[in-house]
Amino acid sequence: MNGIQQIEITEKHFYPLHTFECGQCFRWREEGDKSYTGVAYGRVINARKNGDKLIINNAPAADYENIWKRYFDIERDYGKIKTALSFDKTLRTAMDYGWGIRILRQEFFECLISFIISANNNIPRIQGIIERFSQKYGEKIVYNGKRYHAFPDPFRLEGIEEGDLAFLKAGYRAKYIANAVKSFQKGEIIEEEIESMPLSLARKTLCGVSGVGPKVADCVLLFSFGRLGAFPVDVWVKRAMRDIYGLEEKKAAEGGAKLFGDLSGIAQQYLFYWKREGEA
DNA sequence: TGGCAGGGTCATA
DNA sequence: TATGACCCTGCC
Repeated sequence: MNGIQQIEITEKHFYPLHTFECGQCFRWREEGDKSYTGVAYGRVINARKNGDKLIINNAPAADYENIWKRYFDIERDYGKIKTALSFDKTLRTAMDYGWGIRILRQEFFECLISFIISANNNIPRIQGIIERFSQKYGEKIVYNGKRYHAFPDPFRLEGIEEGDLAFLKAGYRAKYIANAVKSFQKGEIIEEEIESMPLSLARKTLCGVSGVGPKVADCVLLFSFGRLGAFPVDVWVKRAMRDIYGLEEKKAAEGGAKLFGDLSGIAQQYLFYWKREGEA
């Protein structure tokens, strides 16, 4: 834990602020020097940008190969994606604004629980609930003299009931969390199965979990499974689709798929970030 | 200080 | 298919 192990890669289409604050993840914090420290896959790393170089601190080469390359979606060509999406004028503006967004490949369980918590909630509170959950049940990790906690492993949450989660102050979502944990433990939702399903079936399967509706399901499919065809429709995207494309609420999901096809998820993320940051 | 909105979902009708 | 209710907190 000396912080010396460091990976440097050249990647133009990445900027920590955009990637970590576009709303896809909840466990990255800015350090005051534009670098971000975050917890994922039971590890703590720091990511920063220096010119075209992405520098990942506390990452042995093996971790980079096994975890971070996939986590940061390094092998996907974002330049190509942007070109493919640049037929849309508004999206061009949104992409210029959030040029450094990458869609992270987050752990399935963490992603599912996090977005269950996100329902009808605000970001500071979502982050607080996730931190309390991790502090209580996740493994402790020390990095640069500071204490962090991994997101809990579902199989180490044996016998968790709704009543045990009152300390989270998650409100009515506590029962959804407890239920989702049980679904994992019982093998009712299996990552590898969802991975191999067509998008619509994967969506339907996830919606079978209590507390998971179409929006949360699409967030999980996009931010954990990397399904770029998933198009999470939340209040911001509804506003964007209404204001930019004149679509009524009910038509937002269909409209997104029609406009952006297999890339609608990533288009959504540029639009969401741009719209939510108030530039629209 | 009060009142409302907040990255939806579920239960009813 | 369309309305409310819903835990709790941040923010104005």
